[in-house]
Formats: sequence, structure tokens, C-alpha cells
Amino acid sequence: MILNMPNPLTQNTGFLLASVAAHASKTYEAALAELGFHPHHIGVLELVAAQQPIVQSRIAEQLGIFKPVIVTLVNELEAKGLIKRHPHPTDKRALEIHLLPKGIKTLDKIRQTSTTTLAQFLSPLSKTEQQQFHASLTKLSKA
Amino acid sequence: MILNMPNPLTQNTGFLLASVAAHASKTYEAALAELGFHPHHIGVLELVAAQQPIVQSRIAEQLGIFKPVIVTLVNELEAKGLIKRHPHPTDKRALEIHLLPKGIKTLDKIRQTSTTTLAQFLSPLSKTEQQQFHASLTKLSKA
DNA sequence: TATTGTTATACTCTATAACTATA
DNA sequence: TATAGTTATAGAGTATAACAATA
Repeated sequence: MILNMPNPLTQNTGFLLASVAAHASKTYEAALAELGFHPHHIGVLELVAAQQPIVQSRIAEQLGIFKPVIVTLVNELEAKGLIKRHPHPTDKRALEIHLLPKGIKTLDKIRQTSTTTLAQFLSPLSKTEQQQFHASLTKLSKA
Repeated sequence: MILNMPNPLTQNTGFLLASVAAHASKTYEAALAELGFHPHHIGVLELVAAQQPIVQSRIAEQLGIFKPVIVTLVNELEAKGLIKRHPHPTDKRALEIHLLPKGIKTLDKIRQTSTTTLAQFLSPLSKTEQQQFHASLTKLSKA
């Protein structure tokens, strides 16, 4: 998976981290693509599931994705019958996003796929190593 | 550093891995940018240092970067006086890339910066944890 | 016919601007 | 004046095509 790079570089922790993460992302994206989704879709779906009803602007804010992208993502998810736009009860500018039953079911399937893909990816590590790896990532993410 | 995502997602190892790697890359790129370089430049410099003289096509192959990009990168590195194109002794189509003294000096400085940046990034982990983290990444990269 | 370096072109992603209708 | 959603536009990064010189 790693390119034919000069040895000092391939042994660098930063380079390894980037390589491993890139490969993990690619694997995850490939698994999602088979279900017809892009990682962005999952971000939106998870956020709607956690905070519904939620207006589009909040989605853009919390995912760090730009508003025009959200419009497209919501269009696509709505076209698939997973979510639905509703007029906001008090603010006539805003649209509330609701998760539909089919969206709940789909999200469940996506989560199963994610879990399976991740387990496979981490399988070279023992259970203990996986826990240590997760703990280290958590520490690094909080720095 | 992590966005305000639904909790189940932020605790996912894959999501953590992507977040941590993205942050590490950003930090590294910022440090490089202060020296006036892009990560691609370093890839080329390291490769030239390890295998000089080397023709451009080999660089493209080994870095997994497309030829037109290599042309630009080599132009820039040559303009800075770090490397130099020479005619290939036998193949009149090809150009050999040589590392100049200034390139050696610059590469040394870049490596120091990388080392410092990485050490800082890994500082939330103990020496033992850093070794385990590196070992886990190595195992995952070989899968 | 294939390959080297190069230029030109296309495509995707990401980011910004601008518009309308509200607030 | 500011904000929500949308459409349109611009830019960076990446990938492909095509070309002249040479193998």
C-alpha cells in the first residue's frame, strides 16, 4: 500500500499516519460507494438523526461543510426518500430537516457496513492493541 | 480540533484516525509553508537525494504523482537552486535530476523542522505509547 | 510503436459571491 | 442590517490528451 519512497520517510510516524489514514478512508469510501453514498451523506444523516429537526445552516456549521454543498447533499438524500424538508414553524426563511423511516433503516445499514469495514481494517492488531491505538488517537485528538 | 459531531461518530476509531491524520497533515503543511515548500516538493527532494541521478519519469512513478505535476515541481526546485536538470548521457529524451549543495542543506533543514513538528504532535503520548502507536501504524500499513 | 518531457485541456472539490425572501 | 436557502462563479488540485523529439 505504501509507495516506493526513500526508507527514512516510510519509517516516519507522520508519513505512516497519513498513509494508513488515506488507505482507511479509501476503503471506507469504497464500501459506502457500493451503497450509493459519499462520506458527506453520512455526516448529514448522522447529524439529522442526532438533532432532528435541524435547519440546513446548522448542518453546514457543525460539519464544517459549505452551505452550497449542503443543498446538494440534502437534495440527494431527499430524492432517495431518506429525509424531508419541512417549513420551519416560526422562521419562514428556514427549512427543517426530518429523518424519514427509510432514512433510519438506511442509516442502520450504513452503520453496520462501517463497523464491519473498520473491524476488518483493524484486524492486524490484537484486541489490546486496538484499544491502545484508539486511546492514543483520542489523546492526540484532544491536544 | 474535532467538529461538533454526533457522539457515536466522534468515538469511532476510523473517524478519529481521519481527524488526527488531517490535523497532523495540516500542521506539517503549515510548517513547510513557512519554509516556502509544499509536501510534494519534499517527496521529490527526498527521492532525488536517495536515488540521484534520477530521471523525471521515475520520480512520477515512484511518488504516484502525474508527470505534468512533476514538471512544475522540478521547475520550482530548480528555480530555487536546490536541484539541476542535466542531459542524460545516453538517452537524449531524458533529463537527469541532480541534487545541488544548496539542496542538501535545505533538505537537512526541512528534516529538522519535520522532526520537531512531529515530536510536538506526538507529545501528548508517553515514549512507550509513541512506540506502540508507531508499531500499530506499521502493522496496519502492511496489511 | 513506445517513451520522455512538455503544454494544453478537462474534471472534481472546495470556496466565494450574489440573489431572494424573510428576520 | 443580518440570516436562510439557493444559484452561479471562481479557484485549487488532480487526471487526461496531445505534441515534438527520440528510442
